[in-house]
Amino acid sequence: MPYLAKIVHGSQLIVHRLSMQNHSSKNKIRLSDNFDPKAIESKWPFGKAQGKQDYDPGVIEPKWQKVWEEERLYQPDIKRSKNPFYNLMMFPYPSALGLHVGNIYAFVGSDIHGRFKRMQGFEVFEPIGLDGFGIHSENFALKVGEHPMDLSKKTESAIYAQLRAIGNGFAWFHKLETYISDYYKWTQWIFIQLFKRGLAYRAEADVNWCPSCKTVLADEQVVRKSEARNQISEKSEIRNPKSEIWVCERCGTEVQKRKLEQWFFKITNYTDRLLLGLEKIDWSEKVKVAQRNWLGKSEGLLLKFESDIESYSQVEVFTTRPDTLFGVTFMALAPEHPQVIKILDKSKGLLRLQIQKYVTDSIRKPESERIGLAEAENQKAREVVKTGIKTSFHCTNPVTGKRVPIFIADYVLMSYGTGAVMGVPAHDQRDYLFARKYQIDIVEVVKPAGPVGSFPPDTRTAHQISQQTFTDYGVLVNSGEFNGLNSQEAIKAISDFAVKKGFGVKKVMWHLRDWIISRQRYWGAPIPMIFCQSCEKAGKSWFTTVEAKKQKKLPISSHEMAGWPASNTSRSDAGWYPVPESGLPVELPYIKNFKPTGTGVSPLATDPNFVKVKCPDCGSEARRETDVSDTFLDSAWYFLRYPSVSLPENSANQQVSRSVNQSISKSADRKVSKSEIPAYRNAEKQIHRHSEFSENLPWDRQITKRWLPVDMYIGGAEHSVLHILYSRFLWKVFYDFGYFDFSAKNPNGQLGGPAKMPASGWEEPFSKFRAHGLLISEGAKMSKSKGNVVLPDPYIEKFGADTLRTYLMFCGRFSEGGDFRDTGIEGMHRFLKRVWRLVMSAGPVTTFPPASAQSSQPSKPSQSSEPFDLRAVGGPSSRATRISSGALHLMHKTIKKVSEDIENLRYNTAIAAIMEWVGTLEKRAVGSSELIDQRQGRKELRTMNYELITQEEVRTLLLLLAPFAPYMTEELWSRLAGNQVTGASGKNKSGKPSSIHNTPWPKYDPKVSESEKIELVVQVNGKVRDRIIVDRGIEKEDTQRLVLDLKNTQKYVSGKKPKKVIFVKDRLINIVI
RNA sequence: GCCGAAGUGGCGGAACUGGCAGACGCGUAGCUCUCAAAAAGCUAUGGACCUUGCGUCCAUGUGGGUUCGACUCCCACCUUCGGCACCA
Repeated sequence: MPYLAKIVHGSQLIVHRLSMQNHSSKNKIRLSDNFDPKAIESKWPFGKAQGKQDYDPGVIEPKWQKVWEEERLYQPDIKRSKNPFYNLMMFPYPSALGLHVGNIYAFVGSDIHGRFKRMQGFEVFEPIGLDGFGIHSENFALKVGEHPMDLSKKTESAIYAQLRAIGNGFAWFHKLETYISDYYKWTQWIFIQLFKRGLAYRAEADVNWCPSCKTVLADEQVVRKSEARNQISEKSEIRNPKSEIWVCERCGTEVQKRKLEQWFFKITNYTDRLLLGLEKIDWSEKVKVAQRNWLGKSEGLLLKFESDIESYSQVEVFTTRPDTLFGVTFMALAPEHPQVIKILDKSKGLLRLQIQKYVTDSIRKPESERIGLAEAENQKAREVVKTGIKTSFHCTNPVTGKRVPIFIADYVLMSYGTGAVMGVPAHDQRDYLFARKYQIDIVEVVKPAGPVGSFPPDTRTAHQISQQTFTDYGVLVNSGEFNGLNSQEAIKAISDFAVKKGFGVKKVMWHLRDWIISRQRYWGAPIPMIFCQSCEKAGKSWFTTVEAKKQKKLPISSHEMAGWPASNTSRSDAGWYPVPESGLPVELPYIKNFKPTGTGVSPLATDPNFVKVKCPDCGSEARRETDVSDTFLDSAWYFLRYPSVSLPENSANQQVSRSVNQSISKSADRKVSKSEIPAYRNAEKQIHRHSEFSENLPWDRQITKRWLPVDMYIGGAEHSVLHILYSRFLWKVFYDFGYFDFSAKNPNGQLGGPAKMPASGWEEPFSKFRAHGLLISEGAKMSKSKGNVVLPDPYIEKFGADTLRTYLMFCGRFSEGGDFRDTGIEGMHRFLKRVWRLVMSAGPVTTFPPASAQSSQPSKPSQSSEPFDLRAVGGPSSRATRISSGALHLMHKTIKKVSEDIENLRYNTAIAAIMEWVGTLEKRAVGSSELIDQRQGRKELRTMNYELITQEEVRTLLLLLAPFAPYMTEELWSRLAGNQVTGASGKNKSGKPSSIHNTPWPKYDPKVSESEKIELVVQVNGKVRDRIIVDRGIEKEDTQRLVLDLKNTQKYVSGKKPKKVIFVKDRLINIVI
């Protein structure tokens, strides 16, 4: 028996029984605020069969979670996928017991894109894992007073439970945690491969040292004092952000530098390729810029200045401004400069003592003091004071032949360039300040360009003028034969001259330094190296072994000057051996007192069982390296591992994996018990067997070829330099080592099926990267100290994950972030409830022509605007299946908008478009319903006239909404389909159950998505005076004729002849008088 | 200091390649339903003005400019947020 169930707004609900028999008042629900779904259920034709009618995320979300996991809905066929799409989101690092909404925001944004791609027919691989090793997690453990190994189990289950609840389409079988030895075994393996090829080396370097905590700090643990200061005092008279003092994140003590032996990765061998690669990839522009800056390529000239320190000795300097060479009036050496020792040797008496004192003092000084911020002469012009000491030696300016004094000055950094600077006080701010202090000559050699007298339009800022330095390019003066050239020409000419005369070489300098890999901490992957003292004495190392001699030599590009002068890092390989690969993993021992030792040595050194080992070469007593590797190494290759984490082949009689077990027990609250997730059994055991690939690699070549490079990588902009740069570096290393099978020759990958051919080529791991914005809370960045960290759990509890997801995406443009507010999320919940009601009412009924609808009297015009008049839409019989052209247009327009917006990660406007469309659908559903007065002023709603929502519209609506609200749309979809999605029957082409989430994304017809009629703007002299509705595509002449008749337009034109008429097709006409 | 992004109602934010500023949502006000409240719905909502209209004027950080027309492009400045920084 056909029923018409019709929802009007909110709880004002009417059920019509379409059959004329039994048409009694019983079947009408009186319009009442006391809407009780239970009371209505008996009258609801679908209610009994399919459960409760109102939207209850607390029930449907756990239900679908379970179904999706059982059905492996989000598990692509990793080995045979024909149309792979690798949708990657940066995995989280646990630094709290759970994730906050800011993290959730990022994951949801990535998931929506993945779901969209899946519906577009791609087999989407969306893996998840935990970056659980490292400083953040260790600090969290220190803070809560638990051992990181124990704590990691808790955070793991908590985070996985959250990530499950949020409704993302993760391929859970591929999850990985960096602190599980099955993973870090390979992290160690990677270290060894780099060592064997000379890309990992040991050298002395400066590290951050906190004298209060007595520990070495990683760079990330060192923060600017200004950050700490904000909390101390709100008085912001200290407005100069330049007064940067670096302090310990935890105790606020100023950090010092200490020299310690460290392990390095020779990333500087790859500077050129890292820079060039940026050209090809589709990344957020700001991330590319950040990487370029970090690489910091600068081209210049390496110059030799003759010096009288010793006979025939020279001082090398690097400059990007050879055009200022004639203005050199002094030479400044860093206190650590190798020649300083000779200067000391040759100096005498008091001067010698003074130099010695200066050098030792400045080397010992903490960074900030060395940078030396002085009190301002006036409040605004604070400046850095330069200190230095004059020596008795001189250099000769190679072009002027003048002798200039050599200074030792600590504003010169040993870590950049050659550790020596040619002083050009007239054209360098620092040199100027130094020269002024030590009464050094200032010789101007560059003048601002432009005709004399036509100034001020020179490019100097007021500040520069007041400091009497001109640092921009200009025209040369006082420069001999080069006078009159502009700076660009002079740079070239003087460089050529220097090269020709033999005192200069063109050089490229980089900002990028080698990557310090070692950390003197506990919670990380032990560096798999062994040191043997007797081998060291014998001058032996792995490089003297037979194995080493067989090692293929890598074509290593030479970057001798790559920002890393050898003088600062003397490599010391002697005595070092990698742990034999059969000995991997080097398990991280459980050390009770894992706190940083304060001696600059990792806590691992306190475990003799760990340290003591036999030398793999000579067999004598040796010791293990006790440093652990930087977390960035763990995360630099995880995306390569994901696809190759194997699937369990069968799920029977195995133990449930530890971590899955935990997350399930956590999620038991949400009505999913572990017995209900057979698919998760055995995950860990299988992972353990994982990739004993025929060849000893952390990944399967064929799988890797199929899935990589990553198609879409989404993550925070804060990782846009280090993490992504390191990943790119390692990728290139693996590529060079021959660990991939990508090949231009064999793009179709006969061995492993279709390899993807990314536009960016094979040498980049992430074809596309987009940085998401920052979600703030109540107008401020979420931080524990501000106490405005928002957790997702209460919101999921209250409104469901769908509401939270959709709301988060509605907060603002995904790339820009947004502001999370409580009141906003309620609005989104309202919206989803409206959709629910609309679909529940409109959906099932549309297959039945509403026989009674036409029998109602024609309506009076309703007070609400009615966009589509029923009378214009053909006969009643056509209503159920046919859609009016206006409605069709709106649908296609919405599909177009939503499709384009999701593609471009503009989720906020996609949601807005859906909302708009839902609004019009609702109005149509209401039609000209009106309230009819009955006795005693009681009112009853009777539906008089309306246009039904077609099945196609309902389908489309659900499909468009599916990426945002996956649970709700799945539930409604299954109800509409009248079958359980999980039914064995319903499998789609890819063999997945016919869930809404692998139903094809709706298509739009570009013609239909444009309306036939458009509103054209009528302007007179550029001001809007009228609007007119015309046919799309109307021509200028016709428009003009129409427009001149308009009343308001006439008022302004008033018969005058237009000077000019501007016509923009389908947009506006502008009459200029 | 350098690099990057941004500045729009009471609030979050829309606005394509220069073409209707304020979509969508929140909030607020009035109304409907109710004994009442909640929920839900309807209407209005940048400011000013009057002659209340298919009305006019002013409005997108500030000041200029280009243009028939500027949130959008150009110049200068102010502010905020990210990143880098004695990088020679």
